[in-house]
Amino acid sequence: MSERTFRLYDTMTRQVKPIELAEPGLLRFYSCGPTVYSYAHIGNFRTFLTADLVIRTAEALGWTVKYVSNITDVGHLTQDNLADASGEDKMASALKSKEGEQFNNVWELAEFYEDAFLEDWARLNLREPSVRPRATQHMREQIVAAEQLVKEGYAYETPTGVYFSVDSFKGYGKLSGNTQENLRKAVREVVLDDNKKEQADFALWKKDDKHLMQWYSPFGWGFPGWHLECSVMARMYLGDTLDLHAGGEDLIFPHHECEIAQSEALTGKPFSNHWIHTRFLQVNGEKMSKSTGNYYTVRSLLEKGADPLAIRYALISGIYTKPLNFTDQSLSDAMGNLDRFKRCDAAVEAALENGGEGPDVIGAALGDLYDQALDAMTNDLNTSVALAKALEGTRVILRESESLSKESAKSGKLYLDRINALLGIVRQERDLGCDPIEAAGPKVDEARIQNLIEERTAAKKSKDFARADQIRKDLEVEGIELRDSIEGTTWVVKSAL
RNA sequence: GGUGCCGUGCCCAAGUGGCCCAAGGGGACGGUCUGCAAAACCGUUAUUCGGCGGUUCGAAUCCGCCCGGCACCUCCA
Repeated sequence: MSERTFRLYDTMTRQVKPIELAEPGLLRFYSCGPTVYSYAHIGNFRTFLTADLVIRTAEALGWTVKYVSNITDVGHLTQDNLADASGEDKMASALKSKEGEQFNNVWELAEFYEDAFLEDWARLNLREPSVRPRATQHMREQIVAAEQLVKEGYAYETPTGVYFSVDSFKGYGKLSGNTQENLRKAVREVVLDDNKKEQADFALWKKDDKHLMQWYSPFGWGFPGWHLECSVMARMYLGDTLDLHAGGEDLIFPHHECEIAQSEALTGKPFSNHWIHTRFLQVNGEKMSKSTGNYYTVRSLLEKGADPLAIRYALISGIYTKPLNFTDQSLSDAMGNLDRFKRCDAAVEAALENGGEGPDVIGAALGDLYDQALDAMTNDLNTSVALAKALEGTRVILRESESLSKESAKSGKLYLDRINALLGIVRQERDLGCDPIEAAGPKVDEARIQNLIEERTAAKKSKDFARADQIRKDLEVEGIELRDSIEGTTWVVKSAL
């Protein structure tokens, strides 16, 4: 392995800089996971894919990764800025909605959407975290943390909860630029909560003995604030200082700013040495939202006929530090490119079985291309270049695919395996553990198509090309495409995408 | 008011001081193959990087101004 460094844009210092490991060869990495109050959408997954690519790149460099990604199943408020009367827990709010009617209680709802989330996670070929902690399973630690912050003067109790005093932590605002001073200047209507000393103070604990999920604490019945879980779980599994912390751009403020305040107040040490944030995914140039109907989930795209790896491909085709526009075009492009990798894979497998004698004529070129792809990934996850290099490799293989020697096939396999380990776009790496979602495509009568193909073959033999072409045309109207080759005629269902 | 991002061929999108007369994908066009197609493979497709100035031996890349688009600032990945 060469002397590669892994460089990423750091939100805190606003520059691209190498990841520095506290312990050589070990990356301690925390990535904020979803709140499981509904199906995750593909924008959520763009962020999780960024984390996935970090891990794959780190592993390609020979690092071990300790990767923690949480699931938020309590405490994430719909209106954290409002007084307790209006701010509602997202989980409770979801249960009251129309989709929530099918669940008996909020625990069932959380479990349902968590399961759905994990299925989509596997479908998109995301690496499993070393630990996937849940907020509800770390209640004691959160309460202890809140107590300690009060004891040390960083937080105070009110009739409605326990709040972190941002004035007590001098670093508040260092990640986002939203210092107390800047926040006061913001031209925005803020609802005042008289219970808090400063408007920017945020909840560590909400007192609420009516809440659907509640625990007993020294402050009484209630539930923890959203930010606290990440501070507590990151510290528990990864130690006081992380090498890298990731999330979506919206988490810069307030979530990560608040995590920093809590964690650094507790430990007196830097919370994370590096911060990365994935820009938002847009759909047809617009922000994704339920109301405008441009809201895609993994399963909704699968129903339209997308291959999960094509969704993955489309979502990583742009660099994470820039907004990415997801369109039908980008998805169908991804389908086409994915197909090239799959054809390569099939050609290589076939040649490993039946390939002839002969020298390896592609190994050197493929080796260079892999190195260039890895270089691109270590350069702030430049997926555009990495995918370009990966695709050039498919051209090298497909050019030879008719006459691939066994030796060339070995190099081809090595290349595809390494590209797949790095980018995850050649083949699924593990059993999904869930049923595939089939596209709602046209019903096909295979026997009938086979009969028509035979009729057409006979017509071609007797030079009745008019009849042969008519059969081909009719099937095309039905969405069936015929492909002639030396071995005979095959057919495929044309994708709707 | 604060914090950031972007404007590159018909479309998407890399490149951020010389290796760039600018990757890769789509599209279009030409070729191979084919009875003809489709698929596949091969090739062609920006002397130019929003505009105007400046710095430099050298700029898409740095600086200034201008034009245009976008995100976040306590719902959000």
